[in-house]
Amino acid sequence: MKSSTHRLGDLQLRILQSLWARPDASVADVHAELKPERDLAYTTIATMLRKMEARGLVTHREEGRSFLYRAKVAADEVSRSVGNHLVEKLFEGSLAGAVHHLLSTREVSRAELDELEKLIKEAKRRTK
Amino acid sequence: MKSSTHRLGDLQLRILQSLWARPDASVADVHAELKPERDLAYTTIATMLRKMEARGLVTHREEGRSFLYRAKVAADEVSRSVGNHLVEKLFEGSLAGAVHHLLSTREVSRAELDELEKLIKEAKRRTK
DNA sequence: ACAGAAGAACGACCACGGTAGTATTACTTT
DNA sequence: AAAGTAATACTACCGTGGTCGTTCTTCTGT
Repeated sequence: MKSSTHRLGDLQLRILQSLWARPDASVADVHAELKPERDLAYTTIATMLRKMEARGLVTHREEGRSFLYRAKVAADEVSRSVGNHLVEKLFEGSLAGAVHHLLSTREVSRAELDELEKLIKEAKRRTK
Repeated sequence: MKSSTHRLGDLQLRILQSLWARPDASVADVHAELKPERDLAYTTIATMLRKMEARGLVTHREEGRSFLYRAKVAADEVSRSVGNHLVEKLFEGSLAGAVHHLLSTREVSRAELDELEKLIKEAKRRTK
């Protein structure tokens, strides 16, 4: 059911993140959470959620007179889809190329480097 | 002037890649190169290039009766922009999180792992 | 000289992300 | 009962990626 989960807008992604953090969320919940960062109208969130439901990204159930939305796509499903799409389209499938670029253009802390090294070692052990 | 180079459509990115591979390219050149993978009309490429020029992604100069287009944004500039945007939006800025996801969901060859390890070591030496 | 090819210009559409105002409905408070 | 409040539904609008068809111009081969 991929429903083409790569290519999500920033707002859609942000809303999904908000939904992933809880079992259920009303429009008001999401709106309240996003309020500080993006001062959007209540109806903007509501409309977006409706559109996202039409695309199969979320579902809702009725609870009294309000809707409780729930993400229908998993966080790692989206991460994988978007990540793979990026590596594929931008680095011709070369993961090393992608990581290389990320390393060379971002500030990476010592701790992060250590963690990365551990990840590589682990992956190696698994493929051994 | 970054001109917000993240968020590029697939076709735009593909066209840019075609332009990066040569100093100059006519519409016909790009169209011919993309023909096998995406069978688009000549005018589609031409229109897209014109739109991309309006957005500052490419430039053109006249050569006889045809236009020769040239990418105005560098490949690594786009990679960096898109990559950073991804890590930021999808992994809350955690590079390790991003790489972890890529590692765990893609087939990664031994050779690639070796290369990654080398990259990490090099980065460490640089931050030392 | 004329027909045809090549190429740019323009306009038209559709899909969709994002944004929001207005209308409607239903529930609560005084 | 009237007024206020909270929630969804509907419609509309803009920007932009993507896709072409049509028209206009200009060069070229016979």
